Amino acid sequence: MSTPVRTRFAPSPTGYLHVGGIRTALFAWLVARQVGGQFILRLEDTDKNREVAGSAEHLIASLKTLGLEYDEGPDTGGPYAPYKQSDRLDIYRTWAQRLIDAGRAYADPYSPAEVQAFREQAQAAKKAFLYRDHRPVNPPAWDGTQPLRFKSDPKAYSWHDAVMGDLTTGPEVVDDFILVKSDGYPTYNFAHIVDDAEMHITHVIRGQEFISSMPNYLNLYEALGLDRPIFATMPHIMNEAGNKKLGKRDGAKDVLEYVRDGYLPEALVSFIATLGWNDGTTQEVFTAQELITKFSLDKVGRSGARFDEKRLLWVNGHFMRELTLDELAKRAEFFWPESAKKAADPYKKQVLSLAQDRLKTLRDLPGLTNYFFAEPAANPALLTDNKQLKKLESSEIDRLMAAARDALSTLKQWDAEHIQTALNELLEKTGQKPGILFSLIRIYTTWAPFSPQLNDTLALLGKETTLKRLSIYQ
RNA sequence: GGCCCCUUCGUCUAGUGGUCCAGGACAUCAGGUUCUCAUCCUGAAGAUCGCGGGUUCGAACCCCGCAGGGGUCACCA
Repeated sequence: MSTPVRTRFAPSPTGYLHVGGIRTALFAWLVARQVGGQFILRLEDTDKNREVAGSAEHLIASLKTLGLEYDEGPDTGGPYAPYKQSDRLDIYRTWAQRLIDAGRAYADPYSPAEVQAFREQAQAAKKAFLYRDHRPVNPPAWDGTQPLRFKSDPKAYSWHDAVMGDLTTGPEVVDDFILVKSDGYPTYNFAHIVDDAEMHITHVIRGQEFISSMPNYLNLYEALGLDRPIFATMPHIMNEAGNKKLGKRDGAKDVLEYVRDGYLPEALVSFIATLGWNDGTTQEVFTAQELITKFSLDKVGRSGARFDEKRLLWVNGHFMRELTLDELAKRAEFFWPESAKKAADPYKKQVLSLAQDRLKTLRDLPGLTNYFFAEPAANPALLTDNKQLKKLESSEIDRLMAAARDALSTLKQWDAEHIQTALNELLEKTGQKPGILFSLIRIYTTWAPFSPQLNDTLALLGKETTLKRLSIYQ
């Protein structure tokens, strides 16, 4: 029996989740889901200075909104609870003691200022700072008020990364890093290894920024007598300019903000997945289900990908068009214009069926549909900016509008098909080009720069409204 | 500066020695779908595969060097 796959997403509650974080979570989720394994959420809240109130809840909301449900986590519990590091301090202390007993950890006797001086020395010598160059010969017993450091055993390493391939480093990068801070909290470097072991995590999927710490982790796995999990290192997602990893400081948006801006979660998921991954075919968009069956870590690229909102917009439009009308109606609920508040659901659904192809995001809804719910304000610029219409005499406009009213008012059956017939007859009767006649009617009934097909628009507007709007003009 | 990683159209990418004078998608432009906008369809333009050496009958693909970019060198994760 092979060990069940268990992956985790382990953010620290220091703010919201942006696309970079979500992608790591998504890939970990996919790796677990595709083999029926477990996906775990673990909160790495060991730095109380950086902690932001409410961000744990925000993180959880983000995962849930995107459909990345986890099997074990701080709010759901599980066999290895608690899933919040600040509640696991005893566990780290136990593991730290093992290291001390084995002579692989010692108290750091230096003050922060002294360590800083060492660091500056190294910097001045244009060398990388290595604490172990200053390793104390007779460190004091650890009383919990000093940092506890790992006594490293520097050596060269080579290891396999499911994404990056075979990686190697020399002994010069292994150092005596801090295991437990003077405030009693463990560092990430220590805590994540302990927790991954305790929680039987099989795949460690994380961002590229950790790759340089790998030799230290490898050294610690050995000191602790632990088997290495499978490592998968994700390249960074770069900002739009392509010169930096995407980060909150450079305006990386909260994923939930995209949802608020009218993006569909499934579009976000597909877009984020294909930022650095594809299945080797020409398929461009994927449902979550397709991702679960097709995803594989070895098809993840090694170079950073830029975040291109234009492409996201297209992916979103694609998923919007795929939605059934009922589903679209559900998603649109909070995006209707004020004027639609009192409209009946069946009517709104009909509006949606006309608007669906034109929606890039749900946010476009008000601008595209307002005139179906409220009397539009006349916008003469629509006439004067139009090359053909601005040349028309007002008497000609009067004539055409009167003819349109006559033709439409006598219509017995008010539906798109009959309206189209009437419109075609009107074309013949008035001898006008559709470019002029139809445009005119469209503008007087909607006062919008664009709208769905004229006959569909009028059909939905209704006979009474159509005739009323055709009567009110200058 | 040391160490590590990366480098194919503007962007996301396919591509693992010959079928690649490099394929798809987004974006752009042009045309079509009896009015607008969008959808949809068709087409155009767009990459000396970072540069320089090698290996080979043959290289985007293998090797070496260089350059550029990114990451890291915290009592942050």
